[in-house]
Amino acid sequence: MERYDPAAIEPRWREWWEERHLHHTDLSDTARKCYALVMFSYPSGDRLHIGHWYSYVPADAWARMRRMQGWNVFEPVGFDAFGFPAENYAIKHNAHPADFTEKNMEYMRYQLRLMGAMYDWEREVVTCHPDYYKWTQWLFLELFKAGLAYRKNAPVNWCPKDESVLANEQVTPEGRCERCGTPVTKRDLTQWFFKITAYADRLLEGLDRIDWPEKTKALQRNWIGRSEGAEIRFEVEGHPGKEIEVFTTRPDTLFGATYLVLAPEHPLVDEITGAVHQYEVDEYRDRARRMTEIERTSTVKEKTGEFTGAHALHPLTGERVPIWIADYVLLSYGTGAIMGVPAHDQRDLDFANAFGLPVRRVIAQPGDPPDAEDGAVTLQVAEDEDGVLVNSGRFSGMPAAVARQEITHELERLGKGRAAVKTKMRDWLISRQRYWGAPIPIIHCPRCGEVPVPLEDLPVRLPYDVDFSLGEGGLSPLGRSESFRHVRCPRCGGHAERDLDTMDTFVDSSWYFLRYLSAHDDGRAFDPAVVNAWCPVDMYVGGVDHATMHLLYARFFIKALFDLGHVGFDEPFRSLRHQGQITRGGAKMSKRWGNVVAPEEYIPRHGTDALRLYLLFGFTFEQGGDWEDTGLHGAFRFLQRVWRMALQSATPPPTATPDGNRGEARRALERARHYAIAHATQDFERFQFNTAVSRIMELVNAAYQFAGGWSAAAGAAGGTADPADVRLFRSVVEDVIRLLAPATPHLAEELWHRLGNEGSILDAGWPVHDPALLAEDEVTVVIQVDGKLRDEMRVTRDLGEGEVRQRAVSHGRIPGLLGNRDVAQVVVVPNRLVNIVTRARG
RNA sequence: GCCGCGGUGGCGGAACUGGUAUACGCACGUGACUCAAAAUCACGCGCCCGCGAGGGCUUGAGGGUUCGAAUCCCUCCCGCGGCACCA
Repeated sequence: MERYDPAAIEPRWREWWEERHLHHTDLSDTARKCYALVMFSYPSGDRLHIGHWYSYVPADAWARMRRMQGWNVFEPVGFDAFGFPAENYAIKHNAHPADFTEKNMEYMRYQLRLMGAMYDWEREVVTCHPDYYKWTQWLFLELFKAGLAYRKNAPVNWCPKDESVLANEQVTPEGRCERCGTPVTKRDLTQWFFKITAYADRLLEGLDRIDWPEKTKALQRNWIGRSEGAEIRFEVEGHPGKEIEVFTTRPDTLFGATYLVLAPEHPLVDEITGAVHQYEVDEYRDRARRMTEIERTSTVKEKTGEFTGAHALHPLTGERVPIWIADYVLLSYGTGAIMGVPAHDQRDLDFANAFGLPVRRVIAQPGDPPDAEDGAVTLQVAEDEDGVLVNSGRFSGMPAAVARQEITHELERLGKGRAAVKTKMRDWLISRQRYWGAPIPIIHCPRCGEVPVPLEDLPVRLPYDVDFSLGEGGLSPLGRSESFRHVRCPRCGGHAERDLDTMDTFVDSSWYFLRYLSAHDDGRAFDPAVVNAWCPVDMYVGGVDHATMHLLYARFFIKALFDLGHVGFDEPFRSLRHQGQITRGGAKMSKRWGNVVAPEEYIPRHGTDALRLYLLFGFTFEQGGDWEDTGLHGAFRFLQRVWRMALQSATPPPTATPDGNRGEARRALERARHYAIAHATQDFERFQFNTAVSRIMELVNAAYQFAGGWSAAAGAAGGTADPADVRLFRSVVEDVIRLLAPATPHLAEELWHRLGNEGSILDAGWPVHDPALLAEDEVTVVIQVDGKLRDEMRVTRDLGEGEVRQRAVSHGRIPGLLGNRDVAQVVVVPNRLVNIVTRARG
């Protein structure tokens, strides 16, 4: 029999598909549309490895199943070609990013084709091409005109060794530069921001409407970090009209505030600091400024601080409270000032204990002994749970939750505060002082200010011939190009300068899934009619590492475009799935460790299909795991088995005598077939590819067993076979091939044609199971209660003992056979009898 | 510290809504075929005791609910990921 030789058949089918434009989607047919999207790759110099395949292959398998089910599937692909990785690679290798990006994409296209995915290459999108970034720039201007893009001076991450600003995402969780490991400091620069904070509430609310992993939603909620509370104003003693505004989530503890703390950089510090304290305060502020992020935010650090000499007046009691500065208060959150409530906040307690400030309990638990008259207590552990107010004037006795409202109302009445909501999330800083990105389409005119580049002048092209090396202290490389820099103001015609920064690469990737749908439209970013018909994306597959970056930004972008009337939906991705990570030798794959699994190495011998099958079968999709060559061999062996089985069914022995003993065998195979179809389908839909494949393997095993019996029977009958056996075997083989088609498209296509079928297997339809057949094989089970025959029920023959037991008990309850007695014990004789032993209730 | 996810054979991993724990595969063992090997096919394979029939134990640990728990509840331990002085 001819051997299974993937190298001989796979390239042929890929050509066949391409010649027929089989994967080119007709976007005008939207009746059963299905938009299947994967996160596109960076052509940053590294080739695609098995980790990339691990997200692309399952996404493609899912899309293929959908296509076979009759959906009009759109599965595009492209490249996220701008960004730091490519630029850094270019600097290191003394190459131009525009040149080697093209070369890398060329190789990656070859790799992606090798995978045999259903990509619609005719709609490829490359973010660094002017016909793409022209529209990125247009979208920037739309946000600018809507007031959602603005410029302000802000502290940004700065790496002293690289003399360069860094994106937030290029700072490690330890606060170090991702590339050189140097601790990152802050630097003030004027930057462009997108007003993502204006969408905080809607970004939270939208999470309830989308089919995303709970983990990812939790990450976004956590990142947005919404807290409700109150802003409270304290008058500064001796400075009439000067007030310090603090933010707290616990206005109910207001009577326990025994001091205030300002962030060291707080603008009021200079104005209120007393002369006697000026030297120490300045000293402290200098120290705080010089500290790195790591030191500053270390939670193990002892509390430090400095008294300003000033006092504030408690808004409700008029009591004098000292004003301190301390670096545990951050200027960037809330109002940059807090009220210290040491009894009910651990950080405040640590601070109070370090500096001998009073601790006053204002929340008590029922049963607590009464405190001293003014609530003074000595604590090591703050009491931060809710309780009942004490030592709080007329609010004493109120539950904390009620007091939060009441005290806030009282402050509002007095004009001393109001309810407020704060988020941890900051506005999205999109300027980059780097070369390899989309230029920001703004012209700075000495007379007219920030002037948008007119649409007819877009794109603002990135000049090729620019020195983009680092080393000038964070000055934008585009500033070195005189011809780029100098420009006439579109408004007044006078001399003006272009904005010299480029956009964060995450701006490019916030809308690429819209451009796929209008990839060649020169007149607009996208066609709203097409986009509204095809979006939101039905299934989005990619790494969880983008949870609080790309996935948040894209959601913001779509909400903004919705508000501006450009799109008719406000969530971009209806369903989202994350792949796990494939490791090798227990370690993350990296060139440095030399443990990268390159698909090209395995394909000549085992084929793309075996590789695809192994990735689907060998791991739990969201979990990933360690690569093992033996697993790939196993997948390959299974495909050989399928191959032999299919060829055998294509050349059956002569049929003659019907064999009366084969009925039960056929029934069993028929049940196995419908069981496999039902479960494989459901598992594919749920991204449970490993179990989907195992169901198919079971069916193959059952078919083999069946064929074994048939061969023996044929032998006994003198070399002929029962025609019903031959027909059934053949049709089961066809179902196996169809079920395997999402996983192993080339093999499926080959076998499909060898069995004499025309056209692509993609159009062959997806097998459908017959629930009646699975349920038909029923037996009667007798139900006894305390040994007396009471009823009967019908169950399927293959039901397990436990299931029979459960059904008997619920069956007994529903007609009230058990009266008001409890079940004490259930004895089951499988498929025959169930005896329920009861006992008096209670 | 907080949030999320996880802990099941030698290994990857199954188990729907609480109902035969260990599906499917890998590795391993035995046998068939072969001069031999590979490949293939058949059978076995959680752990412990037992020649055997058989018995006992088992889903990180300990408790609880239930006729019945890998699954639900409580208290811990360990691993991974995220956030982290966010008031």
